[in-house]
Amino acid sequence: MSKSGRPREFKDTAVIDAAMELFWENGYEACSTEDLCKQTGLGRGSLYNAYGSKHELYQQALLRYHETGIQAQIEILNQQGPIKDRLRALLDWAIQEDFSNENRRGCLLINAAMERAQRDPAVERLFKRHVDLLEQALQQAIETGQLSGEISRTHQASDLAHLFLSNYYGLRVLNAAAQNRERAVQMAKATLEVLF
Amino acid sequence: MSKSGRPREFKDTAVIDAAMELFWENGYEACSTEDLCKQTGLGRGSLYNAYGSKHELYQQALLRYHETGIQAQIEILNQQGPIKDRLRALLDWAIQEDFSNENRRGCLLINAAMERAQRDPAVERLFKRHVDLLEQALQQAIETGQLSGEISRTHQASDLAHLFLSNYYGLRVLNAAAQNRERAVQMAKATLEVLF
DNA sequence: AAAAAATTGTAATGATTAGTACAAAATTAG
DNA sequence: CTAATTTTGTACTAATCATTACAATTTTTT
Repeated sequence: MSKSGRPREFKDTAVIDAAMELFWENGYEACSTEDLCKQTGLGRGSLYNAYGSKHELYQQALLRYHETGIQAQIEILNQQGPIKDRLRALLDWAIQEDFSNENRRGCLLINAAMERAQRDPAVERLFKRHVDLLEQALQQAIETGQLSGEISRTHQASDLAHLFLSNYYGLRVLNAAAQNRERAVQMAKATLEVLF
Repeated sequence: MSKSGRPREFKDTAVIDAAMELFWENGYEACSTEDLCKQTGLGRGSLYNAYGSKHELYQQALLRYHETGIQAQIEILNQQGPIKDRLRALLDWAIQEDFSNENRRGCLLINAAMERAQRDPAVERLFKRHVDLLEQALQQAIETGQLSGEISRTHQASDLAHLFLSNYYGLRVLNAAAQNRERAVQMAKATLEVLF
């Protein structure tokens, strides 16, 4: 039994995806609600009726980005095959993602944290959770690699995970701010050669 | 022979420093001109008479930050003593800087690039120059270390410089966005232990 | 002493913005 | 069919903001 009243003329997922794209390209403050209406195809009435506020829509877009992103990254780390190949695949995925669209810049969640973590506790919480989850997955993958002998036990897995993580975020921030894909590729190569 | 007319009641450097502090704490968009007047002590008339626009003041503040920052970093890399100690000192300096004031978050120039490089060619240019200068100084220091035997020649100096650089920016971005000083210290330690 | 030059504080301006009000439209329930 | 319910588009509101206008003030120049 569906709800009474006039039915919505849009798909929730499509609206959130469209909003996500716009927030990705412009950040939170630089997106006006009018821009959001244009991009999503909704009128103001529909947008506010459905989401209540620009901020609420932003949070939903960020949450979706986080969920699909962390899932993709963890899947890559849990693939079959040599651990080093998986770590390489993760770096390649990040570069692909960060340069996937010339209007986007880098990773939406990093951009959001840089713009808003200071002022927006929900953004801060989400970013920290994302980083923690990625760090855990990295450490686990590296530990597995050490047990199987694929990765040297010279260094603690937690140190290697820390190191990979800061490398990974440095890479992605430079992708967003300096937009130098060639350097990104060199950095990824150097990371793998030196660390493992 | 000084200029005629009523003399200014402020020191240019003090105003730029005050503005820099505010931009550091809040970013560009989130600083209103009224905030800037309060923080610098100038009235609107004086501020616009002296600097022309908020944007012009921002650029001057960023330029000063860049100049003092790149100088400090290069000085650390050119210190006396073992190269590894200098690299450690650079990481320690960054952590110190990023947590120097609880209202500041991370590095002003990185924050600026993340907020504005997309829209503001001057910011993009300045950030790229800063990164390039730091990368050059790193590579040179590492090459010197390899010649003196302090650093293994297993890897190319350019690879090690790339790696250190992405580590460094990852560290600083996480300092800004996640504000976890303990992890920053661990990351710095891991960087030195694994890379050199 | 008067004119010229520069700075200062205040009040106003025009643009932009997130959010609201509300009536028209489209659907379901009875 | 009628009432109830929900969505939709449009016009409006109230706040914020960067910038400008301008008169009063303080200095130098002649």
